[in-house]
Amino acid sequence: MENKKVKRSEDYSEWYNNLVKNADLAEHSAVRGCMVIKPYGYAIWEKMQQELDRRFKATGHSNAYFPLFIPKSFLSKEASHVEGFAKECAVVTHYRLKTDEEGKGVIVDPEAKLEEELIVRPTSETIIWNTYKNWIQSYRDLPILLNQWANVVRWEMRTRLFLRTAEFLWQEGHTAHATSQEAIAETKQMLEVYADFAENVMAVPVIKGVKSANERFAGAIDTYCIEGMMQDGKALQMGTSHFLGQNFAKAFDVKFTSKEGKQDFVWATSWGVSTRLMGALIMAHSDDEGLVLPPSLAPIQVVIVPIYKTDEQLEALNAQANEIKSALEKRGISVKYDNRDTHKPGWKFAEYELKGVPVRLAMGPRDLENGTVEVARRDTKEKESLQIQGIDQKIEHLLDNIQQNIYQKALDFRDENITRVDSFEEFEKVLDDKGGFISAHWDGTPETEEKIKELTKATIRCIPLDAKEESGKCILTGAPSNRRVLFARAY
RNA sequence: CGGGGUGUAGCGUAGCCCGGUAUCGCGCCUGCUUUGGGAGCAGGAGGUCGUAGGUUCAAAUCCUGCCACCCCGACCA
Repeated sequence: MENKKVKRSEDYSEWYNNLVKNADLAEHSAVRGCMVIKPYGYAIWEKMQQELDRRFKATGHSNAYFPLFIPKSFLSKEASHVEGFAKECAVVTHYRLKTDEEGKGVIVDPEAKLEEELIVRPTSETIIWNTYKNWIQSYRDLPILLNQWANVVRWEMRTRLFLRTAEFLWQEGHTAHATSQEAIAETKQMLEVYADFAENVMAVPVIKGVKSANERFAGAIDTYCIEGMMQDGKALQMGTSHFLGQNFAKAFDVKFTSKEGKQDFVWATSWGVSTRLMGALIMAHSDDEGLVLPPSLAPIQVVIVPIYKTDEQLEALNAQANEIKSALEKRGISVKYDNRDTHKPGWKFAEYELKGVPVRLAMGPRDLENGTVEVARRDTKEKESLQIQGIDQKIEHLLDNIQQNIYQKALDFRDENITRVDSFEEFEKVLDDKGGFISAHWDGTPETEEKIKELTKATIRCIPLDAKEESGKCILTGAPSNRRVLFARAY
């Protein structure tokens, strides 16, 4: 398949779009703004889900499921929440179709109007807190630690595969606590879970921080986030964890009786990551040859390609390859042996590079004679000939090595793209010439942040949790500031 | 939702200004030769030119509406 080849350095957006399609991850659907996630893309998402789900369970959470539809009145119960989402909600107004009397096809039956319209969930805080009200009476009912895997709809004006689609898949955790401290601890704990997942599974280094008021989740007291850096120097929010205070408890009148016999509103958190992480994964590691997947998320970790002329050679190679395959599988490595006769080896090499398979083994008659196999790694494109003896262990180490290397490469890139800046002129220059994160002083006001955004399109990605106390002057207003924040142009 | 652009076979495209029934490459099918980096030769199939109207003897080409996608804004995970 000779697909359109656009280099990453020439047109990053085009490169990304082509990669998503060419690597069989996803494609546009007949529905505006909605995508079809293809089997290979979905397999990667499933691996993400498994890793995340395991971590959620390990921190005491259970999965549950709440409805897709939310009564319109629920959404308006929390003032800033409705303000944040009202503009992008899909609304169900009718429940029946009928045959069009004038022509062919069906029309909405005007007789079948819903008494109260239903909102397709953009997020589930409202329906969940309406439910929690019935579940919580006493401190003995707390905490509630739930997560749900679901789809949500946000009617976006401008969409991009994985990064921003009208419908997307995600998980949303919703917890209820007796105390503020406990809820804050939960919020921070889940931020750590996300950071651990991003760095150790996705191999994408992230900065943990708190959002400024402008960027905060609608309805939250504090929004914590992990921010990643893509290869074009733009930032990507990869996950958020919100301390919701008592906002939703108050909106839905969820009270509990404490040990001391006092009534109080329940404290809440919510936290989520979405299929946007697929976009992060692609944009953080891939190159002009295609995807580069970290072994921990690759649906196929090792592919074996035979090289042969005769049926006898193929038979001998089949035997050897299957032996290697089962030895690798015993170590929990996923292996594909591709001995299709319909494609030549060179074609297969290019194909699996496009798909980001971390390790490729190629074997031909010469290897059989010598007891060797050619091992090629996707991340560095290095090839070497190794003895088949003990190959399973070597591959296992190699996969670990690749995982490390991909992370290190992304980390080096990220660190090279954090620039400290002390004047607005410098700020603009770095933003235009280099991009990346800019660490600068800010006076802490939403007005200044808004002004900087207007002037430069850069936003405050976060106030890093590890930011050191340091007195300085706001780059725009010169007002005093006691710590630096991270600015960037973002997806 | 505003401004600009694009839509022609599975993919990538020429043709459009200047109307006459569609070009090329890849892929696909058949056969033979090939197989250590996207094979070669020969033959073959595949199109209501995004869609709905309009102008015309005649529309991929001109006009209008709609849809989708891309880029730039506004909005957002």
